[in-house]
Amino acid sequence: MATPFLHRNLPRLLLQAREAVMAHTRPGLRRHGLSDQQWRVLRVLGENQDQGGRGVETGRIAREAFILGPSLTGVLARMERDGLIQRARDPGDQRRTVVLPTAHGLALVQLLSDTVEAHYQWMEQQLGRTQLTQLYALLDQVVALENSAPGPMAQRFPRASAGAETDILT
Amino acid sequence: MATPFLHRNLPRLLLQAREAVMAHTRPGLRRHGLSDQQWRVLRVLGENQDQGGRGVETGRIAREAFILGPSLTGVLARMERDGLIQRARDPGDQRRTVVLPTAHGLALVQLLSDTVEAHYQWMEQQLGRTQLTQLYALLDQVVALENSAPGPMAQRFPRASAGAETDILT
DNA sequence: CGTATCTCAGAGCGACTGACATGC
DNA sequence: CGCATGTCAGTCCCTCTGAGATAC
Repeated sequence: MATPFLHRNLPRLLLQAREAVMAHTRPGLRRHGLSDQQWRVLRVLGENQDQGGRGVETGRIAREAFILGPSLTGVLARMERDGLIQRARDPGDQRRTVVLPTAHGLALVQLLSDTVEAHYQWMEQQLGRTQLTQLYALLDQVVALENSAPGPMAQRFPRASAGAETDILT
Repeated sequence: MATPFLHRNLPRLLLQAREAVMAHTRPGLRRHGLSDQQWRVLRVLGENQDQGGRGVETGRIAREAFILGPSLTGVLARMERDGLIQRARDPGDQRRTVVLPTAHGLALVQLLSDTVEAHYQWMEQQLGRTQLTQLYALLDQVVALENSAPGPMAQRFPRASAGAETDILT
């Protein structure tokens, strides 16, 4: 008789944790009219800002923001409509589209990133750096594990259900 | 000079981990025509099956499946249409609606739960029970932490963005 | 030519808000 | 009556499949 070991519905737990964290961020996003996806896109743009102003290709955004190609097209269209970004053709490879944040978009990332960072500081204080590091490591392991896995293993990308999920990422 | 400590975009990491795990389960769900949300509902019904056949109130389903009330109404409607569940009034409190799985629905949970369980076995083997336990504990801490928090802290429920998110839970 | 990159078209789901019925 | 529970109405965002368009 081994110790009984209960599995805990990991996806739900992960969702719950994510939602708990996002509960802090989301109101700020909404106050500025951002959807979760738009925020993810902005973050990617912020992270790759040091590109000499050449912008980020949509393919890369799709990968890093976890958004499917056709969905991203719509997201970017709305963001352009709202004055958050601009699209342009990549001079080097005309098939590619590159995205640049507007001044407004950039200011928004910066502002919200600061809030988020403060939240992380608080979490770090509460949980302890060690635990946080552990959590990061474990999550990385899960990702790596599943991404090099046997079973079903669908395509890398297709993600959620059919409709409107609330979204998933920061 | 303290050790430099990089924060890792926890929501994205959680999303990524969740998606990695779900990458195994999702194809099975879709093969049976289930959305993520429908699967979550079925799981809740499966977990609360030992209720003497009295069914589960929608409020409870909403809470445990992480679905907002009005969204749940739609989800349940589609599930009833597809012969997965049935709805009835709670005899004890006529305001409440209780949900019962059909034979088909029940069979589906059982079938898919087995697959999921097998997947967990595999994960447990790969990661080790200790690490898995640690992960559970850490996630619980994050949830507890955020749920008893300062800052923004929106209502407990409103979760995602506006539209179709892919969904979030198992 | 074959392939890669992005976009369009369109169906469907679901998140969310606010109002409304009904029963406690 | 005030409150709780669920549903309806309706908007919007997004996911995803399949089919182009354009450039390499």
